[in-house]
Amino acid sequence: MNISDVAEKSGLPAKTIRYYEDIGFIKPRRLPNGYRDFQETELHKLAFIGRARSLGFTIDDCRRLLSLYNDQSRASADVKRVAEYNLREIDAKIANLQAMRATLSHLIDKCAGDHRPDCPILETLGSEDRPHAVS
Amino acid sequence: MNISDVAEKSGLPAKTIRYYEDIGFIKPRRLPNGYRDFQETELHKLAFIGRARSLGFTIDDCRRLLSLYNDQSRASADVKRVAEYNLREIDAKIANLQAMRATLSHLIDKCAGDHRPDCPILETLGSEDRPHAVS
DNA sequence: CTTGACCCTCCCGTAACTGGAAGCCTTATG
DNA sequence: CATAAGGCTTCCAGTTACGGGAGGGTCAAG
Repeated sequence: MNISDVAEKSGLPAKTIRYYEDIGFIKPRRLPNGYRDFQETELHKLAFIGRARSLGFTIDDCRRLLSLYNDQSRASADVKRVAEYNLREIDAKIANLQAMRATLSHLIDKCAGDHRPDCPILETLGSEDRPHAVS
Repeated sequence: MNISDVAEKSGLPAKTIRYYEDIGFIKPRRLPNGYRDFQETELHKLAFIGRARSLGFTIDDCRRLLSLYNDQSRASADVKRVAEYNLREIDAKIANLQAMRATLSHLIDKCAGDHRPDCPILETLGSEDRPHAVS
């Protein structure tokens, strides 16, 4: 399989696939002309990584998940731990964004949004005390 | 004012202040010994940027906001537009994270999390169809 | 005079790619 | 057979918004 076939089947851009080779996720064979020659297992791995990335796992998470995936003796608890850690990270990000959102929408509500120059948004940003502390 | 004073008063690390000079936000005077010598207006600007950053505005947003802040003729609607754009961005990020969260917590619920090797999380990641498309 | 706390610049590294340049290789068409 | 289009290769640079650290000058106190 050429790289463009794998790109299409895995849903990852060719550039990304080459990058994943660079960082050691896959080691495709080479044809005499230098082209990469992918096998099914590599396609499978790439699709796996793509799905995990779309769920917010980092590249390092993927590395861990892949090694767990390949380890027949691992317990499901190991995988669950990684996933739960990821869930907590996601929750923290959501909470942070919601705090930002609250402050910002409050400011927007107070702003007339007309042709006049006075604007509570800039006044708040310019004032001495921070609007809301966002950790 | 030395950089450490400004760092303390603005809440920004000295490194960040130097960086903000690099990208042209401020141009502090220099003392004969080469030290930066900050004035009140620069401290004010830095604090402004710090507050805007903590609300999720990008550096480019800050550039726009600062020029609006300094523009006596601008209408509050101009500022509101930038803020509203930012709010929509935040909403999109939240929606995205919540979609991830839903899929992931669903997978975690289905996982026994014990010593057995079979794990629905990995099975889903390894299967042909993506768990949930996350744009 | 020495010590320790500041300050300076410069360069590298981050995460996870993306874009582009320069140059082979392959395939299709005239 | 020549050529043009497109695919493949490598490598380099840029993205965001800084943070770490090296190497070296400066300042204030004891």
